[in-house]
Amino acid sequence: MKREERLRKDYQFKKVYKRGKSRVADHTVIIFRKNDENYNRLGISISKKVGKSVVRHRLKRLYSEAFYQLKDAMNKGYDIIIVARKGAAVLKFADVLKELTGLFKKGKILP
RNA sequence: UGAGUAAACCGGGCAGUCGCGAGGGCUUUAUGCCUUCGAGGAAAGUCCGAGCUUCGAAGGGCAGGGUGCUGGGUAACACCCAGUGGGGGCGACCUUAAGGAAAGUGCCACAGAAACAAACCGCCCGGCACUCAACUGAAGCUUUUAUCACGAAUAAAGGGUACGCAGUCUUUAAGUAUCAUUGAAACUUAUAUGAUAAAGCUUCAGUUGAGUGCCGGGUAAGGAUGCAACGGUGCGGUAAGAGCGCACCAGCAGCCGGGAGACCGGCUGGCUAGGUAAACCCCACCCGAAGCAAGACUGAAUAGGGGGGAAAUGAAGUUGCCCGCUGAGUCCCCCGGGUAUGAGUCGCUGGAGAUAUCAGGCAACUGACAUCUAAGAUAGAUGGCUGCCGCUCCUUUUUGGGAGAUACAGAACUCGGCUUACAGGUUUGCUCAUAAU
RNA sequence: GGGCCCAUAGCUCAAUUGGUUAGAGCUACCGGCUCAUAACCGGUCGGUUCUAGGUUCGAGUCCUAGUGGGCCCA
Repeated sequence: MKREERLRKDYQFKKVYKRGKSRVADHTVIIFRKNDENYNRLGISISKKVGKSVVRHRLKRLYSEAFYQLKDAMNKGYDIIIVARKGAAVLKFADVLKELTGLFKKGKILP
């Protein structure tokens, strides 16, 4: 994933949080908002309540990989933040992929 | 073979495919392609020690903090190695905050006579007073006994007796009392006085012993307690006791010998000094402070202005305080004006570096030489899927099936340590027990 | 990354320089009062003092290591 396809600054996150729409699943929340670009940008937020360092890093990689696999099918022009909820430590990659697919369909990002 | 002890190490492997970060190269400079590398023994906790950086100095003192057996290693350390003492284990071995309590202060609850300084109870000696007991002597008394003397009060006869005798026996008479018509039976004694002896009692004196109280002295053996009681046990010794003397043990001081030292061994001496310093403290040594969000650079910006006040009799800074140092680019208020993507680059990985050999050293470690270069992100890379094997668990149809992010855990300036977490496995040295040869 | 603080009953807090059985208020439960509820009155229960080890005769308190929570910085 290129550096431009990630949300990197605090003001970018704040914009999405303030104006974005959200969809919720059992272990994951997404918040998304239209941007002015012709590509999607991703931010991932995992709080310390989810687990320790190893758990959080692993979850982030799983989300990132799942987003990569879904990327080509998605509508373009969105800033998306993925937030892990408390029980997310038990997830495997297949579960993550399933959950994200469902969420994106709910948000009409995925046709 | 079993049990144990110490140390070192591994901590999934191979292959394919899709991705991620960094370096290098090629290219149409937009991207793309090729190639190399890419988490740990603890990366963790942040408990110590350093490097490095900054602080108009980092100078002195106080305060504060740390370390604490000895010698070595190291850049340094609270780490490591080798030893000493104490404790544990049959042993290999393990463990130990281990300076000073004869510099001072504090504390030692409850209990206990008493918690370190003597006293109390007790034991012993002496004096005084009182009480009791025994013995001796003197005086007095008599409720008692024996003997003698005296001796009132009925006779006779006989037996008996050496002779007598009222009092030893028989008979008769008389008297008294009871019952009573006669009569019968029974009794006939005792006391006082004097002497001697014995015994007892009272008083006084003396001696001895015991007890009580008071006073003076000796002693610290014993005193139910307590974690702990002016060294422990035993024998002698003493008025009672006591290191007062002796033996053994523990401790102290001095001397001699060994060792680099902690310390060890021996001899001699005088006999004693409770515990607690992870209580204050004393002694020796060490420590300037803050930390890569340090800090430097580029770009942009807080601007640049005006007025008033404080201040060279010292603003502000400098470690908590004082001294000392620097010395105006200081502080406060008002007016008006301006600004918002808190960015990027460096620090940032070649370093007290890794591996092997040789040499020195018991070892930690050090030196020489050779080879190698081994993550560097910044919303933060190291991941997903598939196949085979290995491991663990479950199931059981046992050449099977299923589950498992496969233990603990994820670099953030870098090193040296410590501590904590860790499925399972490998290797080596040593000890003990048993068996066989 | 770095610096610092806290932990005692279900909750909020005490506990002198280490001392004998860790207290108080609220809560909960039981009883009383009331036609009933609240308020009020009386009583009872409730603690491995975050965990482990050590110093000490004795630890909530002192020391060491860990666990959990919270705060600060440009």
